[in-house]
Amino acid sequence: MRFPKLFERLATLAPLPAEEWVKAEAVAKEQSLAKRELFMRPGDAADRFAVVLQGVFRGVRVSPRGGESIKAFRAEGELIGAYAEMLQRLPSMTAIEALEPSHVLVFQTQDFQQLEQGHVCWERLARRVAEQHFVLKERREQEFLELSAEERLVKFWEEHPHLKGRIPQRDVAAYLGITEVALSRIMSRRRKRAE
Amino acid sequence: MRFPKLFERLATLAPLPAEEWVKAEAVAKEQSLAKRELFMRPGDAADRFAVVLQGVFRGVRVSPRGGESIKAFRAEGELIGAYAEMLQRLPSMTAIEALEPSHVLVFQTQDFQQLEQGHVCWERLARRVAEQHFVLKERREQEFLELSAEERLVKFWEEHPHLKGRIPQRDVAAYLGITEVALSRIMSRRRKRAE
DNA sequence: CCTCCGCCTTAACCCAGGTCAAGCCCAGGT
DNA sequence: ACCTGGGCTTGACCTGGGTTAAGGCGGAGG
Repeated sequence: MRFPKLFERLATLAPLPAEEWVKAEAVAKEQSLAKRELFMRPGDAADRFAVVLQGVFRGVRVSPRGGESIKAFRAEGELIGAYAEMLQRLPSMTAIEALEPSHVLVFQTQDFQQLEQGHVCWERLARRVAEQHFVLKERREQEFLELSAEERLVKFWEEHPHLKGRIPQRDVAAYLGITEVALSRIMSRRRKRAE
Repeated sequence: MRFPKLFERLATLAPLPAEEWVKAEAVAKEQSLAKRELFMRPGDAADRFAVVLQGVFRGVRVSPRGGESIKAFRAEGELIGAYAEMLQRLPSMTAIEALEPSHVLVFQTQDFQQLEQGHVCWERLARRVAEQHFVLKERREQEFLELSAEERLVKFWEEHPHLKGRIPQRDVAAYLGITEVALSRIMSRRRKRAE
């Protein structure tokens, strides 16, 4: 087994026999990405995903009107990929970019479907993953519905302390749905209030 | 089989043997709700869900600061329940209220888990449901990130034409994340622009 | 060493949407 | 027919965040 820590992490989501994980490792490929390099670009087929072994990524959606907004950041142990597009069998509308020199473990969805044929554990795992992603998105929805930009900022750092210092401010702003300028103002306002 | 149309609908999501559906019908209970009656209230255990047979519901979250925001509307053929809370085994933080005299088919999650033990089809169906809910939430997230309230309004009616006339304006506003006043202004602005 | 560039801040101005308050319309109840 | 109350609109005023544009600052390359 090449990635025992990853195996343990997945096994907490759903019962996962070690043999099955070994099969999965066999079809996965490691990939290294330089800072700023894209794991996926808009227009690509959404036919693969990866687990982050090392590094941080941002999922960027470039809107028709030019602006970029950020759907999520992903660090060690988390999944990257155009998940919604994969589920809908659409080409990716998302760019996934390394914010640091990174290292990931890539799966083709096709290979993953093979694994599903072989053992029910994968079906269950996929379910858990979908459910967890749902919970995260619903939490975010809630934040947009009832919190101000400032409150969202505070929550962001509470929930993602491990990203401190690893992502540029402008990306935090794009994640919160505001501009870099507004974020800067909010921070200076808080600084003043704090003294 | 008591609900053949529902069976057909579910069968489009994942292969579902008719016998399994009959078993499910056996553990489900029909329930009628008056207008304004709650299917679930905040604090309730999130241990059941239902399919809407007739009527419309709104999922309301009452925030600590008193305001209510609306997570979703659900009409015929759709699921109601405190899904995120159920997945996290938390008590419901959501009120689910009938906006019309309604009729639903209720399942206890416990009974559903029994069904899952009996046949893999339910696992697969649960996965599809989770995935579809995820896609919907992500779409909504996108709308908050890149659209104005007015654009969100237009999209809302494009995506939910069947709700026309069945839900009060203030609820549409609470769904869009704005006040009833702002919604009214937006609508009058569009009316003027249209002549 | 200086310059350039990427990232952040600050300031001036504008506008969407929030808040508060008054008023309208209409359906239901007496 | 009259009240009443719920749901919607409108107006006046305020505020958070957008836009534009001008610096500031620190690190990489000449």
